Amino acid sequence: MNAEGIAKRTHTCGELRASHVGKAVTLEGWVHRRRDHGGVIFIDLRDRYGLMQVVFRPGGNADLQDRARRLRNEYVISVRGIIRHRPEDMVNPNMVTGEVELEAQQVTLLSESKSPPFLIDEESGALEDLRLKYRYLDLRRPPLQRALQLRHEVYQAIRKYLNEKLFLEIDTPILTKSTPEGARDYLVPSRTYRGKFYALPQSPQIYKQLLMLAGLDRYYQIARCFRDEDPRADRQPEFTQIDIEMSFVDEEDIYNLTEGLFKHVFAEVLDVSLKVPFLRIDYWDALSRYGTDKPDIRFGLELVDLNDVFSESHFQVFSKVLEAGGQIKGINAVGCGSYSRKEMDQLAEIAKSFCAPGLISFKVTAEEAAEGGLQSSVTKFLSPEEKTGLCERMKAQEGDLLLIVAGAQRAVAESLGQLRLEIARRQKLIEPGQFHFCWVYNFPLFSRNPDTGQMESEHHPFTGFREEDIDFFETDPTKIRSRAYDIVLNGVELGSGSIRIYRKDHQKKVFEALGLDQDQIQRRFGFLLEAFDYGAPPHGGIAPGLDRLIMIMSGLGSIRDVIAFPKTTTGASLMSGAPTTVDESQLQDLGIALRPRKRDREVEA
RNA sequence: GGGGUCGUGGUGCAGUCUGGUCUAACACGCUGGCCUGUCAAGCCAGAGAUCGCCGGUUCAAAUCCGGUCGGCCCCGCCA
Repeated sequence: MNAEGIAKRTHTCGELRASHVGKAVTLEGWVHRRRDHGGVIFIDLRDRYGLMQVVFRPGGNADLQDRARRLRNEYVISVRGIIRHRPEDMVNPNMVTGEVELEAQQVTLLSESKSPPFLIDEESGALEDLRLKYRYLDLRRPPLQRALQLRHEVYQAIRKYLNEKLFLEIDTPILTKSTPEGARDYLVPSRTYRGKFYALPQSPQIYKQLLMLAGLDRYYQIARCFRDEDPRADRQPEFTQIDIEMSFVDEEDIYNLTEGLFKHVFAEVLDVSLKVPFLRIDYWDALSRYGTDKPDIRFGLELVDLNDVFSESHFQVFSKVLEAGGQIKGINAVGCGSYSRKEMDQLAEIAKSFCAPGLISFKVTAEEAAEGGLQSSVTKFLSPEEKTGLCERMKAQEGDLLLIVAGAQRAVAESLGQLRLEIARRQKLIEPGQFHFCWVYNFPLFSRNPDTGQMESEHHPFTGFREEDIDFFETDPTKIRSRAYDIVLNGVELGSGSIRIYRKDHQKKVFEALGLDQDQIQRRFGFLLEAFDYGAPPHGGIAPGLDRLIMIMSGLGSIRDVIAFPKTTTGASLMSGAPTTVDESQLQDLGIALRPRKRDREVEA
């Protein structure tokens, strides 16, 4: 009995089996479904642990029957009764608890419920905005509960593994200092220092390096990060990283540790045995073979270079591209030769949306096998040698579809990379339940911003670089290879890391290449650089995204499904209404006056 | 900042292209009745929608046009 005189639960709704038959038990939970037969009434009672059928049999207790009749979906009740074996042909094999039922003797209504705006069920038919507004109801649905359960188990597995490896879990500040490069900061105005602002951390990057300088040696944190950029299906304004940093290590140590971590987590949580070590792919190799730096290696369909096949081509589309220093590449969509006109148009549309000038396709046919066996609107422009060369290079077989893009290197890679994914989806080349990790390494240290011409860090300014490339600082910094690495799972960038710079002279070179003057360096990173004056150990780390990891592990398509209270693609919480305006007095405390946008003013006027 | 797409009873959708037949269909849910073994219970009856919002065109707008708000997907952005 609890303080209100109501029987406390003795069991949960998911645990009762034939072995409990005859036991008197009390369950508490939500009415999932009610089936009223006039006489006998069935209630499916739901809690976090499962579903249990409660039966109210007529005869005897009229009051009990009457209470049962008034129950509705999502009412919260406490039921006391006896566990019975169900009649032989009434056993429900689809329910874990389907062998037994609870014969009710006593029921207490704890809470009534309005009819919920959508049915709480395995599959929700409701649109996402409604589900987000009533997130606490959506979270009652088993798939979301399972995702949060999985997430919890992953947290525990991570901690167990890293603890055993002597890592310390350390919190770093949420109110930090703004650094203008990288993602846009979320700013928090300071009351005590009027006109000044904290920033929420984009990641604990600087702090984890300082922890290494402090001699903590091995740090981890399941860390919240904040970036004021537009969300996507796999991006939220606030998200969680498994943030790791270690001293006295090189790339191999990070690879080993991370592989061990994921191997442990997948074994512990999913009972899946990952093959280690993970495949390692050079950055340029990834771009050339998969058209992306986050290759999905669960299937083939690799990009094939065709420049030399068409080096002598009279087909202007090809010759002009080659003259301009562009590229011709293709993929063999094996077995897609039967695609309809509509499907081909859709593929071309995808290619164009990723900046391809066009998509040239060849169907490999039987009839014309003699002259290369190619059917396309452009075959007439190609020589027999080109057609044969194309077929050989792409290992074309009857019934295949060859997709070719000619243009600037980046557009070719990106569009073919996307087509590769699209073909894999359409042809169902991806077996569900597969987890293919790989490392991508040898990223360039810098890239030039095409708009500003400014040199920018590919990763961040503390990323180490390959010692043997150091001369390129004077000649062509874009050729310097960094000591950064990405870990990619099923074509999703899970996270990146690097071996950091710990030598002042190296750090200085990088800042100079980035065009930062002494003043800017001091203002932004002064405290970090000062720390480097007092004995810095070589160190490095990695930060895999936890939300994406859980999303993939649970087979869901959006990280919103694995975050308890996510935001929309405009960064709003449909449940709480955040962000909101605040009281004028709050602004006054902060010394802030709002300056409405012109558009907002027009609305007022 | 840009592109695409969606918005119709509580929910999911049909109708929109080709304005009138829409007094808005269907399924689920909801309410009431019947029903003693269901588990997506069944059967019967009923309530419930100013078609996201504002404006325009028209004799007539869910439907056409302009704007706007919101969701989702994508580009840009995400050191």
